[in-house]
Amino acid sequence: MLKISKKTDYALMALQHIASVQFGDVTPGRVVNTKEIAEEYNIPLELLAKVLQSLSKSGMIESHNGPKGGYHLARNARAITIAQILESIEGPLGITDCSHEKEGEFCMQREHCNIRTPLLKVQDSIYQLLNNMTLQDMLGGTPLITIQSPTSQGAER
Amino acid sequence: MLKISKKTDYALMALQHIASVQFGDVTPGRVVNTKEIAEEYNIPLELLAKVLQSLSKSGMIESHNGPKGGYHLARNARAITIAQILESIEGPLGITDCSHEKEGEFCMQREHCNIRTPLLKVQDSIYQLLNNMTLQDMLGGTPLITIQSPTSQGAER
DNA sequence: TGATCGGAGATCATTATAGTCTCCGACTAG
DNA sequence: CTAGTCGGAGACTATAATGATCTCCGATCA
Repeated sequence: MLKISKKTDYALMALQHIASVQFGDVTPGRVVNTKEIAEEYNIPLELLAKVLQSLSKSGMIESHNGPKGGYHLARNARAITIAQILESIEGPLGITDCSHEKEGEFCMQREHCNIRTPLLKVQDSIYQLLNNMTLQDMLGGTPLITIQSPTSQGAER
Repeated sequence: MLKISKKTDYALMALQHIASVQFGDVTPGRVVNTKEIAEEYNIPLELLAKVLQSLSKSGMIESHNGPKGGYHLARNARAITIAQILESIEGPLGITDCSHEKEGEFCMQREHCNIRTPLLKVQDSIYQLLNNMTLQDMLGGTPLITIQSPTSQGAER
């Protein structure tokens, strides 16, 4: 049902936390360690550790080893999009299996597949949506999100 | 990675097929049976059967029993949205676990959760996106069993 | 009335996810 | 310089979701 994984959830929470410490705080140079976040949000410590390592490897946060070590944002919160976070944890966004098929790989249905093109379009729209929202937007008051619907016509919920 | 299930894929293909038979054909009253679709798209017959049953129960298609039986659309292709199809197969769209929490149900993180609100917003945007695209829209660019006409499609990222 | 269809339930296999455990190496405070 | 604190990394287990299969039933109509 188009669900994002728990790990991504944790990543978002952690980044949100790190960002808010880093900005709204009296101790701007302060780094945040894994344990602090895990306890604050009831996240399994070692799982969160993995998540933060992923984020570190993809260059969103930087790590400090040793006592008093921890993480801090590697760039401005405005330069970190939801899409980037998601892809950093779950890999490339793919709404369908054939989204990232290499040349020569085909699904069983490819031969007469009638939905690939429209689905890729939907995927692209979702990607844009996620790529237009930044960590900064999640922090406080600036929710935006504009919708690019590929077509017209609408119904109700 | 925000993937839709194979079953939903199959549902989309099947509906697309049924719709294109029903409209662009010389035999407008014709119903389409499960086997025909399964063979055309290489879908496991009995899995497709389940999918079509779901679609039938949620009122998108109607079934005809007996020999020469099959399915046909229950309403206009313009009145069937991607969101409806998806929810019909996978249940209510929920980008995160807490999307449909009942009163009294809380996730472990709820207490200090800092991402729930923005995520619900994202979810709503995705929903609108999917609800603005209809089966009719999917029919457009890709005629049945022919080469895809490069009309408006093709925006690969 | 029997072959053809959908309806429905149980069941099994496979995969993805969530979570755990253990060991390592880097760092720095003392 | 070294002991305790931290992140880095891999293997591992458990659980849930998905994909797929099998069997039996009831409706329909030539």
